[in-house]
Amino acid sequence: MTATFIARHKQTILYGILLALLLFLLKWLELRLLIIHHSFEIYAGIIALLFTGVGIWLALKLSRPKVQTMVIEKEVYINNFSPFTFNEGALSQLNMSRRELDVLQLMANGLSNQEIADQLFVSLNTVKTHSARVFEKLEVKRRTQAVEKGKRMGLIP
Amino acid sequence: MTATFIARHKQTILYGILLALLLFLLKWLELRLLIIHHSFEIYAGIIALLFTGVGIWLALKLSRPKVQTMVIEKEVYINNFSPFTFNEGALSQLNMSRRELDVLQLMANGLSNQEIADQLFVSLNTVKTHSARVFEKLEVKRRTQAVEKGKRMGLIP
DNA sequence: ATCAAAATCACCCTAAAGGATGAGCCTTAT
DNA sequence: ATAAGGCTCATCCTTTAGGGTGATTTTGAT
Repeated sequence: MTATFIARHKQTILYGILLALLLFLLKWLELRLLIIHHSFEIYAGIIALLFTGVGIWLALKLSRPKVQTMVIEKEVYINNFSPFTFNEGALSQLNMSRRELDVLQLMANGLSNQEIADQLFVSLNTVKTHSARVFEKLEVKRRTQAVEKGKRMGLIP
Repeated sequence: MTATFIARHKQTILYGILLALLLFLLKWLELRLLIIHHSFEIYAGIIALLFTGVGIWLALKLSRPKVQTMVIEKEVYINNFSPFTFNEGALSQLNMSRRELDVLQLMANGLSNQEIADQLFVSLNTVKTHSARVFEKLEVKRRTQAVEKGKRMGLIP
């Protein structure tokens, strides 16, 4: 419990310690160099400036940047003349799992969900779940589109 | 409103509290060990706190929201070079009519029967009739199989 | 050891696809 | 003109596909 707290707020604690050190430094400077000849206002000003800076730095550090995604379409030409070269990149980019790919493959062979289920030794519902994920990931609505896109992308022969 | 603010600036607030605690610690040490003039340190601490806050406020108010543009390259797969040679023989041998071929073609593009109907300016029922004939002639049971076989036979690209 | 993803299955419901059959309307060849 | 084939549309019905949600178990990685 305590350990996890420390781990989670490690940065915050570090900041605190750093600040303490800064204060010590200030104290040291005060004693060593600028021996209290100067007026209180000057110290106050220095401290104010310093810690305003610290505050700004903190805010910039801690404020999380708004992430704005910009999608750029990049055309990739695929020669489907070849004896099918599997597109590893596309697969990992789409985050397609092994099983989903299996289902897509059998879909492309024209099997019904029930037939796919029988072939993979799973239930019809499972196949439906997989196919739904495939459609999501390929951003399509129907199995025919999934097959078409899958072939274009080199996921299936 | 207040809750979200707290949630959003949780770290900052935590830092503030920690800082205060550290200052108290400092003060305590000072009183215990090097009992010197208090007034200045207290003021310094207060000023430090205050202006740290000011700095944070300044940074948050004045700095434009950090926008981190994340460029995502979305690959669009395009099937370039496909030397599709139409198989006249197969078409006549199968006795496929013009309209049936149209339907098969649109099927292969992943359209639903309704979409095909809209595109060909005919009714849904008509498309169903055509597709049924296509299935008969290609000796298949499903549209996915029809598309697969149609492509293999060179009826569609 | 623990946490996240993947895989599995279920239930409910709607939409789409497919089968069977009949029928009216064109165009074309006989 | 008439028969034939193609195109169109309809109705009724069954099967399959797909969407949404939730739950459990396996597996993999840290």
